[in-house]
Amino acid sequence: MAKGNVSLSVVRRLPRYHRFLKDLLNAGTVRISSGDLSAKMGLTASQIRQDLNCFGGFGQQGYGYNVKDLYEEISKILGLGKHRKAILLGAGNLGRAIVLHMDFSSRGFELVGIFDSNPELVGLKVGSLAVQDSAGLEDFCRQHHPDVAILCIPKEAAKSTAAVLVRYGIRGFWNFSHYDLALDYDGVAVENVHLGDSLSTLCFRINELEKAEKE
Amino acid sequence: MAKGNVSLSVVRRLPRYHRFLKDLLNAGTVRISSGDLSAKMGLTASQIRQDLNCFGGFGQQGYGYNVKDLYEEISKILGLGKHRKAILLGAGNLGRAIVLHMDFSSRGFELVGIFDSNPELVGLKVGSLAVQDSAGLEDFCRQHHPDVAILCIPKEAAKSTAAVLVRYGIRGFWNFSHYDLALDYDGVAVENVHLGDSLSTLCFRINELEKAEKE
DNA sequence: TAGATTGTTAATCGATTAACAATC
DNA sequence: TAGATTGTTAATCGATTAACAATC
Repeated sequence: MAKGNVSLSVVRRLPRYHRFLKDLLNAGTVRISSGDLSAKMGLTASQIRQDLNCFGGFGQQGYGYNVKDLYEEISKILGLGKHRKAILLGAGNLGRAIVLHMDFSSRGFELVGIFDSNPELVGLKVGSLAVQDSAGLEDFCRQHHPDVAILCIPKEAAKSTAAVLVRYGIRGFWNFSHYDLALDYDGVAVENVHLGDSLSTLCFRINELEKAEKE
Repeated sequence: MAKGNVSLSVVRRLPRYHRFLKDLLNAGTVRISSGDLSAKMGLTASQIRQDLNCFGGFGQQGYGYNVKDLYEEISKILGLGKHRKAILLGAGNLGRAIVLHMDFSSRGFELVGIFDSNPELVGLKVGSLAVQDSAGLEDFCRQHHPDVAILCIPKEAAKSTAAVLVRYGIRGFWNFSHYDLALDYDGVAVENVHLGDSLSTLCFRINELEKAEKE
């Protein structure tokens, strides 16, 4: 059913489809056509049909798509039902907020450990977990085999920490550090979230808009 | 010097160039060729030269680029020296972490106000600012004319809040809410940061890697 | 059946890469 | 000058859009 290699552009749209379908489902909508969905989402009907057909024919001619079925198909494609184990490294402001703010279980993960090397943070309760000393990281990984590490650590620590974690069997990184954790390892997935880059981009675009107005 | 409309793909790479150049600058590197930079960043030399030439000819044949000059040019292009006024809406875990974690001033902004409608949060000090009641938002905007609003509010509130803020003169949104704040307004820039989508994408990609290994 | 809408192929558009003459 | 490397044009690649036959 899952066809070969789907482009990253398509993959990045899947969670968005998922969100919109969830809303439709909550609103009690039973069926939707690619045309109606495209209007809601601000893209073309063609693109929606192309995207979905990377994974299978989920629609029905003359009818459209069943909202519930499509929602569940996309959940399955994304693998959100898996509850892989995740650990957080770095229990600073951002790290703690991510723990408290994110709904991991609906995104395919379960947070099983929080680590920090700062003795002042060790023992602190964040949500239902207490911060552990990073010294115990290796033992923890041997025992629990986490799949994913969330990096909320300083830039300087990111590269070496990631290397160590790969040796401990980590399969994916959700990287909030300012270090570009890319391509370095094979068979390991990386999502870099550069909040600073996003803010800089916003700055640029506001400047552009202002320039455009002055003309 | 700034040429017409630069594609969003190019714009999104600018902050990354900026980061790498800052590192080079800190390391004391004086000059760099597009070839060397491309190797460091994991892209092609062609792309770097194309990207930079959207804004001007910053290099010199036979020499390459002067790191300090290029760094400053990109700062200028992004407009990071402007210190536009930003306000935060929603002082929950994520909002507070963003205040404490982000270096606004090096990204072209200055945080001038924090608002929340929860009376329990009003008065709370977050960094150097105290959380204000959302009821005072309009007055505040009239007086201070903030340019940007950071939205860390629930999905349900996002749409209407954004509409109100546009009326108060907001020019850009840094949107962390689960609502897709797009295209609704003309002349307003929006950066949607969907952390949940990023996590879902990571989930998908780990599953893909695992499948690939089993073959 | 007639109307609607998909799945899919073909056409277009844009972004990336390659090539090379210009030039420091 | 000879070597290096840019700026820029042309070629390629991939992603998006359009079109339409298949079919519910």
